[in-house]
Amino acid sequence: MDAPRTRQQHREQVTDELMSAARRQLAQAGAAGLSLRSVAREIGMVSSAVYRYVDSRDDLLTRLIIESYDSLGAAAEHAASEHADSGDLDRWSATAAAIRRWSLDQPHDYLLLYGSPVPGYAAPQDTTTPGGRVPLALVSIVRDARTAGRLVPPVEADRAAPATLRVDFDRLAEVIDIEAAPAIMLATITGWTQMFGMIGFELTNQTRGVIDDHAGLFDATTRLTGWLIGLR
Amino acid sequence: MDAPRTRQQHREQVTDELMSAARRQLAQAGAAGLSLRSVAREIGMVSSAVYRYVDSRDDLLTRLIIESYDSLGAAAEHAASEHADSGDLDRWSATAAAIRRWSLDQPHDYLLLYGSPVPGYAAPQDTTTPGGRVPLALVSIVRDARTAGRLVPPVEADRAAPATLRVDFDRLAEVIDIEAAPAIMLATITGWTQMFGMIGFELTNQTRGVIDDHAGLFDATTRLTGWLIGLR
DNA sequence: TGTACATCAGTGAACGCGCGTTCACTGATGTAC
DNA sequence: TGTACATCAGTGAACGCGCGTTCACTGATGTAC
Repeated sequence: MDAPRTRQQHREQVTDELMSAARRQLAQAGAAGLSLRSVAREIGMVSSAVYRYVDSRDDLLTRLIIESYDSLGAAAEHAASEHADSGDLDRWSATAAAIRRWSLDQPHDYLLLYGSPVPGYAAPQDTTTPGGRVPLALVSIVRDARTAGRLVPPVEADRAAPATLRVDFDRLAEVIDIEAAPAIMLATITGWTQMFGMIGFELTNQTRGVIDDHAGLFDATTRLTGWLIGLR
Repeated sequence: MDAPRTRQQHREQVTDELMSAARRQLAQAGAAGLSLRSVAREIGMVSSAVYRYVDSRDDLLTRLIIESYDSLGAAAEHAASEHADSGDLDRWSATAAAIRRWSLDQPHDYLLLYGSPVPGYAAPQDTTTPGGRVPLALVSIVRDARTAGRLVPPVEADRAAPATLRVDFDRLAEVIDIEAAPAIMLATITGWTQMFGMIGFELTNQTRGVIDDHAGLFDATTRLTGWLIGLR
């Protein structure tokens, strides 16, 4: 609680307060309702003062997005590395569970990243890298299993994958540094998207009145997709 | 282009114009940016006049949501019935493709239904039934295949499904009128959620720069989940 | 067919609100010599 | 250690905007007799 000494310390502290006030506002009003003025109000500043710390509302949104991607990415990476010695399927399921947990704990942050785009806001390039951390954490599980020779060959061959999709897969394989059969890549993408589809449905109450045991259902579906990838 | 005769005809016509103006606004500004005033402006009315046709902004949103669910539901049902004589897997894939097509054609309508909740708006009960049309259309494909004895038994048994989930599945089985093994229900739910996860990612550009052939990828993943259900 | 009344659609002004952003300013903190 | 100047944080007023909703009103359309 000491008063900060240097200007820089002060600036950092106020910036922190501003960002966490913004995050609280986000949790209450959603991304579309986030306003610089309400953030200023919450930290007891006059509205024009926040412009000392932030270029514009869009700038604030971008920072929130990057912070959130990093926070979720870290959660996924943490889970994946904490279960590095578990069975591959358990590791996949645990990482998925961590992603779901994070999403339920801060639904508005999840919706900021994966929900409707904020009207009038266009995400800049800077969000691409932190946004890739989650899929990369998932891929690392598959990669490790494959490298160790533990990956069960795909049950269903990828007979029907069109040539254009092969091109995408080849390029993707280089980016994520994995030499896997198309069927494995396809199943991994299926698992990745299924996970987020399920979380999104749970958060937006699409399954209202139909499912009670969301945790159980989520785990069962991720284990199914993990199994499909060849994880055991 | 005739002037309408009766008051009722007039009222219906103006209501139609109002709703489609609202839909255009939705496409431009997104659900959070939709305003009664802009809708009034677009149909050349004074802002207070729309209250003759709509109770409030929330009422307008509710109507848009119901209309959209019905439109998407009809598209899914249409595809499923049009491919009733195709192979089950083709039928599943075609229905999924119709859902994706609809979503790409009117992304804001998709986001209205499955994106971030509109701040300050709580969906009333009335949206539940139209919202169920899509999953029911998908379930009907599985049901038909099962009834005809064409459903291949599940590859992966549902060893690990917890008891609470069984309860959900039993109740669900009654609601959707299908007597299927838990593994089939699980795979169907997985396919359903995967589909929407993939569409959501495509619409919000999560796969930007990584995937070009979205149609091909989508079809490959839905065929994979369909196969998992036991459709051939 | 004609008159008297009721219903309805649309107007225009107003209330009270919140928003992003700019700008000239004051006073405190930091820096160079 | 002391002074002169530059930098920075925060203020307060203002601009121009859009929003949802209410209300008393006018004039046209419909209905009962």
